[in-house]
Amino acid sequence: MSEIKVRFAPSPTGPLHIGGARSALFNWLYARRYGGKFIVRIEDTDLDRSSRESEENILSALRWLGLDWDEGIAVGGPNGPYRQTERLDIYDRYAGLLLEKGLAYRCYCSEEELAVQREAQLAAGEMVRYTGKCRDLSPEDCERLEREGRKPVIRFKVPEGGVVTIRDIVRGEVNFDCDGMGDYIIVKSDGIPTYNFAVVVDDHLMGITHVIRAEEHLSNTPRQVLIYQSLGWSVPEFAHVSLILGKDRSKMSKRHGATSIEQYRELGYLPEALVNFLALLGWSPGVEEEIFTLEQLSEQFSLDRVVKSPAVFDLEKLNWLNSHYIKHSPVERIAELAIPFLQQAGYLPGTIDDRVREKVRLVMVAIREYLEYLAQVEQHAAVFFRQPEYNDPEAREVLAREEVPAVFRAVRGKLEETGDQLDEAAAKTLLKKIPKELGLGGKKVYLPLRAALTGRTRGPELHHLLPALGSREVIARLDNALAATGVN
RNA sequence: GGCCCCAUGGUCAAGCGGCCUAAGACACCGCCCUUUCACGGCGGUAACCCGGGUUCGAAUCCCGGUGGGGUCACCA
Repeated sequence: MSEIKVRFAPSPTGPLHIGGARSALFNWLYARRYGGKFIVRIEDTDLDRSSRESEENILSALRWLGLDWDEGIAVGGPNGPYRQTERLDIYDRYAGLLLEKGLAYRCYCSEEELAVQREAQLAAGEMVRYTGKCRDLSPEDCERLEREGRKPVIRFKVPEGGVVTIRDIVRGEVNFDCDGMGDYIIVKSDGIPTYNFAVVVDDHLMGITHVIRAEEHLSNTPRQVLIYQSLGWSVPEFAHVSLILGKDRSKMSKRHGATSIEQYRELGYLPEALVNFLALLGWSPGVEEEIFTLEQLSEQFSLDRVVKSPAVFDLEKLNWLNSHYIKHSPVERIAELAIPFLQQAGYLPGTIDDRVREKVRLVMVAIREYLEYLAQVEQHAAVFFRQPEYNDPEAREVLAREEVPAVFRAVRGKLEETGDQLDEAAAKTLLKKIPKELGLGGKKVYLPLRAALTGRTRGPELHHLLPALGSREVIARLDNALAATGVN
């Protein structure tokens, strides 16, 4: 069998959608798994809605996810150009061919006329489709209509009484009656091809062997197959993957919350978490393991383990995966990623030096286990950058205990000995010594200490808290806490 | 409404005729760890849409129903 070639062909009408990202991922994985090629092509034939900005956004989202492509937009290749609006002459050629062979014809019906007709069909309970009014127009008719100033579209002549059978890798055999289709438009009146036509020409010319895409395209597939056949081209393999649904089980849309890769990126989700999550939505590895890198996925992915039924997007599971990756990545990386969020929260200056970077690292050591996504640092890191308020009743109660001043004096003494060498190990030994030396239970030492440092009775480990705050700040907070609770 | 797809716990899903008194994960609950919370470990609650067939035997195959979804554009 010849080399596998797949593609992701987004239309640049908005940011990369979760569903689009999964399609891209599946294609990429399939190519990598079987040593094939992955192409990215831009389907921008909708002139009104397409934009270069969206195109850029989509490409950068793909790169961010780690999905690179062997051929296509921005990287070039032997089958370019890879933007459909730059291939108009190619579509013209094949539309002309179809016209010549009598497999397509010009239609002069106006959009208004068509709308009226559609209404009538709907009202009569009939199938909504083009009636074929212009099918047998004579050249003279055409000339007359053009003189009236009408701009024709080109319609594909759907064979009557035919059946198109699609062999879909995930769905099996699916049949469609041609009679339900109506002659569909392949070239719009402005000369731009429609999706159903351009996609076929491009997929064929680019040598695509497998079309892996979302299920919403399934009902378009017979129209495309008809075009392959009429042009004498071989039909690629199809694999229609079920849709990703929102919580209410309808197609994912903005009202379901964040739907673009960009949004998740901005909230501080890691690309590997998104990739891992998306891979598991609609595909199953068949083993109990759930954590996979892109690389591992590309070794295991196969279309025969793609699930047929639609999948509900489960944010809870994404959060779990993301928190997993936050906890298991090198903390330096997490700290680096957290910086913009900390800046946005107003905790950090615009420019970061090594001292700040180290502080952030210590903060992230302390709090990363609390995070589902990085934007949550705003609440969890506050204690490291803002003075505690000491208005929590529980904390106040703890700080008011009689042994507290003595405990703090002891801590202070130890800190002055330790000075700048307050790393995690030093903090641990220091913390261990205090109760012993004072002859107090741990609870009487640690709870007030925590309350003084954070203004609360719960939070990160003390041995993480101490290094992240630093000796000076710890001492200052000890004093502040006593002053604030009026015990001093 | 026509056409098409789908149907295992709340969610993702394993299962492809006997191994199922149905895996695993998320979420939830409980216990343990921890002189905090969380993390982590252990355990628990919870599912084969309904009705007919086929078969010695069906979550698995077939038919019907029901439910959900997609699609019916000069959008992709």
